[in-house]
Amino acid sequence: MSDGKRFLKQATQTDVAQAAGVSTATVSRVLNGSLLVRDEVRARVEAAISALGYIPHESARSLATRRSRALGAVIPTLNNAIFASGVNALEQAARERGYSLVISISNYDLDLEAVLVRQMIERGVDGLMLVGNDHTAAARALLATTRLRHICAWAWAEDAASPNIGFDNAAAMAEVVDHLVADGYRRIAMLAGPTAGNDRARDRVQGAVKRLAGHGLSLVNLIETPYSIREARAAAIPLLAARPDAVICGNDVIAFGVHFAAREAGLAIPDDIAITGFDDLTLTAELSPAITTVTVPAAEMGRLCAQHLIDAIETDTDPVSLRLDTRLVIRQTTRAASGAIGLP
Amino acid sequence: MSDGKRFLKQATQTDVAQAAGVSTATVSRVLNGSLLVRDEVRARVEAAISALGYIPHESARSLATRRSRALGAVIPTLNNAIFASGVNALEQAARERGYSLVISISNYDLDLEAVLVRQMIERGVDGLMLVGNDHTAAARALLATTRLRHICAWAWAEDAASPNIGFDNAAAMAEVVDHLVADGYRRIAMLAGPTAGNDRARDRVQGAVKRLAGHGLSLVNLIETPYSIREARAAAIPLLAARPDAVICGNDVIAFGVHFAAREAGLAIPDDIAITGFDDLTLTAELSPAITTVTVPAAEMGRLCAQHLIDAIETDTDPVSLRLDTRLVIRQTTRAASGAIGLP
DNA sequence: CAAAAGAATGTAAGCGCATACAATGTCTGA
DNA sequence: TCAGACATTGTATGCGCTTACATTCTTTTG
Repeated sequence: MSDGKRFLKQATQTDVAQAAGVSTATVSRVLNGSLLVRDEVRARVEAAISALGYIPHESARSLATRRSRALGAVIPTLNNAIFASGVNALEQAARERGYSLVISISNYDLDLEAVLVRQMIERGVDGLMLVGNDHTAAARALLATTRLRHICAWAWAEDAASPNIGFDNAAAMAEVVDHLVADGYRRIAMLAGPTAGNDRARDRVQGAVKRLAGHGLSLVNLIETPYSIREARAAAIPLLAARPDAVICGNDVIAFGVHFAAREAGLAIPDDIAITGFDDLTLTAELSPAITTVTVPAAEMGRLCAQHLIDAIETDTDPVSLRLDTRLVIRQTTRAASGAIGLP
Repeated sequence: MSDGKRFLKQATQTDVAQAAGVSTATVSRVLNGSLLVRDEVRARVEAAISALGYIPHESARSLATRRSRALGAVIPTLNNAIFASGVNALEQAARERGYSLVISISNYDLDLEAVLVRQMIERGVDGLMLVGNDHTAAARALLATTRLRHICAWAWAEDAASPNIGFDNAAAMAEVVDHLVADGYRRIAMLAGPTAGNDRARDRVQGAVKRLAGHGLSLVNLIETPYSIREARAAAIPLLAARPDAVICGNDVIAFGVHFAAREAGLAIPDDIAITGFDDLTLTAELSPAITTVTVPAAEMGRLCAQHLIDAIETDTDPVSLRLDTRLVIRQTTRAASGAIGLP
């Protein structure tokens, strides 16, 4: 701004105090809803506030109170609807309680995540949501020494180092396996997400592998692919070479890719090949055939993270873990189970 | 935290100064990369910093410098991949320049948006991204009196009140109309998004209506629906009652709904009915038949907003408008145009 | 070699707010 | 009517940092 007006001084609490003929302490009291201000004085202050267009300065307040009334979220990406939905809910719930949300995107890079955690601490967020239980030692150390309240969402583990609000990825995948096996599928393959530095993806693989073993089976093929329809579609080609009769996908995006690849290969779903997803994105239900998948409480995780973080902040306690449920939604990419219920 | 350790005092600049045997000014200089610090002293300070695990306090810095190094974004929702993608890119680009991002979600509610803008100002963001050109007088007044640098994205208008980084929604839709008309479609209907308080949705309708008029045509039916597959699918039923031979959809989500509704009604796409979307979400290309739609530079808008806001902040200038291009992507839900090119 | 110039560091004054504590004012009951 | 209790307001300090200005230490130059 070359007109010099950019730095036109915003009204400050002192200005309001002068205009209202009171001290700054009283203005502060009015602003913070203190009860011990006479109505007449309060009215005068409020009049001055709106006359001057006074807007409080949150940084100054944070400095004085050592509270920022802000939450942080470090997530892998927003380009997956499941995270977008979680962050959306997190923001809504935080705002309802008067908290802002600052977000950072790690691109599934744990070293970057550690840097972002540090920045969140610099910003002075009062609470932080992370995704999963895989974090670098650096990140853990930062969290530990600063004692920043945080919750790791999207996962749930008995022995998690941090409070978890999420679900058991392995257990959810085991349920998928049970369904497939009960349905008569035996040659099961898996197209997983990248497992390096991603406990959720790893747990899903492990959950499937172990439960298969329980049934005396093993994966006929296991490939990892990035979370993109296009790449999953390409990865499906070699995967299908093993002639599986069912493909377990690491998430719905991958399932979309396999779905399209199978259709292109002229395979009948679910008779030639069954497909299962994970997340229950809106489109899984609409596609034809509709995809059997696992419902994940994304929005609920976001909401609960906000609430529990803020509760912990305001009551000066530690956030606690919460194990949420997933639900297998059987649709048309797997045969209706004949005897799924009651199976081991 | 009942163990009282929650308030374990974080090391402060003063602590570092003492440990290094220098003044706080020197520590500050080291932190901010000032050149006039001897290497030997700098090393001592840096040693003290890491020994104490010192983490700078951004609020204090903001208070002293009157800069927050944070950008804000107020968006309608994250539950639409197009906004999620834009915010994702915004964050990445901001971070590359050392800026944080705080986001708020308005749910397409302009009054709420004004409140959120105010909160952004309180937070002291240095720049703000908004969506579209429809804003309340209250929001505009806040922006004007505080002179907060901001860019309205996702839209572009000659006479926009604020800098725009976006595209001409009406022109993009006009192109869709040209394509349909050139293709021989004449009974064209439109399933639009909610136009109240949404200039983008309104421009898309206007753009279609006006261009149709240019061809001597008018919409055989026009219905508005929320941006959800399910609701669009339901709204498609009455819309199809007008027996259109083509349906222009306000965005891809709506197009998905119409796509499924048409399939369910046993209509052949594109022969019985053509469908066009808007946004070019990943899935539009994968669905069968693949949806003809308009490519929108969502990630680019996010990236450009970050860059131009930060440039404006750091050079003390005003952000400028940028008109971006959209592109009609003809796929399988419309007949291949026989003579689209060269048409009026 | 002394003085002037320049480089490196320190001193101290806020930035805008909240809040402990002090100082008033008001009301109660005897 | 007055002491005491309580309600209301003001005073003044500090949150952790940056930065203009002052000071000290080096170097350069005549």
